[in-house]
Amino acid sequence: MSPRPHRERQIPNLHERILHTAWQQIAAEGAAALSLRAIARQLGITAPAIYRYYPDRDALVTALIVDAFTSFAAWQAAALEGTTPHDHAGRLCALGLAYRAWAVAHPERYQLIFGTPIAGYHAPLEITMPAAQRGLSLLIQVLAQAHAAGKLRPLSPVPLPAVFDAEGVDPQVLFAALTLWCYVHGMVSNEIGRQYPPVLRDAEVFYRHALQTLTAQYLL
Amino acid sequence: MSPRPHRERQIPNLHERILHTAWQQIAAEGAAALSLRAIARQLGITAPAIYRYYPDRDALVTALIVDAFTSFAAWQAAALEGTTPHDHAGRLCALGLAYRAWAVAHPERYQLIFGTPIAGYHAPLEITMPAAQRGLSLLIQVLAQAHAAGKLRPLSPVPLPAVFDAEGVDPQVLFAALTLWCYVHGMVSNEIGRQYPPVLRDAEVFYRHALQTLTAQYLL
DNA sequence: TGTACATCAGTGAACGCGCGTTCACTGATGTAC
DNA sequence: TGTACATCAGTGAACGCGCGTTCACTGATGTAC
Repeated sequence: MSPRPHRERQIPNLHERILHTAWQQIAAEGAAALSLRAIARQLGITAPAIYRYYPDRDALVTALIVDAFTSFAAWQAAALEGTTPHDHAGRLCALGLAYRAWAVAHPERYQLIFGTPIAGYHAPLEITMPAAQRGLSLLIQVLAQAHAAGKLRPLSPVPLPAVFDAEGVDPQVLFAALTLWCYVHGMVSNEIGRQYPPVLRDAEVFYRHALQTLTAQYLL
Repeated sequence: MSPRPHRERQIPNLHERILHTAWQQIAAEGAAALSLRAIARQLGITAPAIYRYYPDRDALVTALIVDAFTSFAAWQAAALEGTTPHDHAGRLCALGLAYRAWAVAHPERYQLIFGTPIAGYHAPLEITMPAAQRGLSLLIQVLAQAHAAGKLRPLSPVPLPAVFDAEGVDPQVLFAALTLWCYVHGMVSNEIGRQYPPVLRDAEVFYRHALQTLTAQYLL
């Protein structure tokens, strides 16, 4: 008998290696093309082996989403570490730059959590929502501090309509946070998705300038 | 012999009905799930019949993209029709409102042309690019008119770096156009993709207020 | 130190499915005489 | 008006493929005596 390559004891770190390979595949082929068999193929194992670690495909996708949100929140938190509490403009800028830096470093992760949702997959909200909140909450926190210090510029000539279920947070702060987030999200998703027109030569320089302009508009 | 339902002469408007059904499917299942067989099933024909009209699946997707861009550009152009040439703020607002209105009316079209690209499909740029330019060019046009009339507010305290291959268009105008577009795109894609946090009660009112604020910031 | 045994991670075959695409065909329609 | 015929839109069977998932299995490892 020829020695059969019947590998039958634990492959080290397989749990993490499945996630890692999944990210590679999403980066290469897009989130919708994610396939257990393709992951197994690339790892040199058989597809059913994955079922030891994830009960089905959706569970893997959920794990990927949580993974991405965790990574994102960590970058956001790390961005504030080099700043001083009262440098509101510096903190806002740091969050904005970290947002883009994370997206550029992990475009596939960015697409998965902030892009068009995967067809046929519906994330369990009790897992997704808190993770998603964490990123936005840091932005709200920084703006709330600025507002408390009287440094948040009133943005609009017309009064803000009551669009928020604000619990303890000033509506002006929420409005500033949401608009900033939309703005930054728009720029980053255009860059990542290569939607910018060719007239724009340098997306990073453009982003930095826009962020600087915005910070000056929002903060005194 | 029982009368066989061998329908063998032209089904009226099949060309358009294929597109229409494709949009329905994309709306229901997402762009990545688009399938010729599913379209045929829904239309009550066989899958090979589609090949009379589109040489393959990619050709259908391309037709859908062109269809969406055409519809989008038409809405943008129509938005300017009710305005007067020198009401720059009104024209800017009209474009912004039309942008969202189109996206809300046709979220699947919006996702297809402005969202995450379909995995494995690469649009022929010579078809996609001009169509995409048309939407942005109206915005640039309106801002250029405002700039010529001296109504475009200088946006930033720091000078604008040279990030554009500007051919005849003022860089300040391009900067204003791109930032506005990113901002609007960020808000609309968050709304369409249901990414807004639950604290935001009314996305439309929020959008209108943000747009109004923005217009006041950009124009004198 | 040596042996019997339980564990359980990964295997390999199989399932049913829907997909894009091909091909020879059929028969209703329109035209030419 | 009637007949022969060419056209060609849509059919139905078939292809090969990759997918998620199931199942009984195997054999290296770790443990108990």
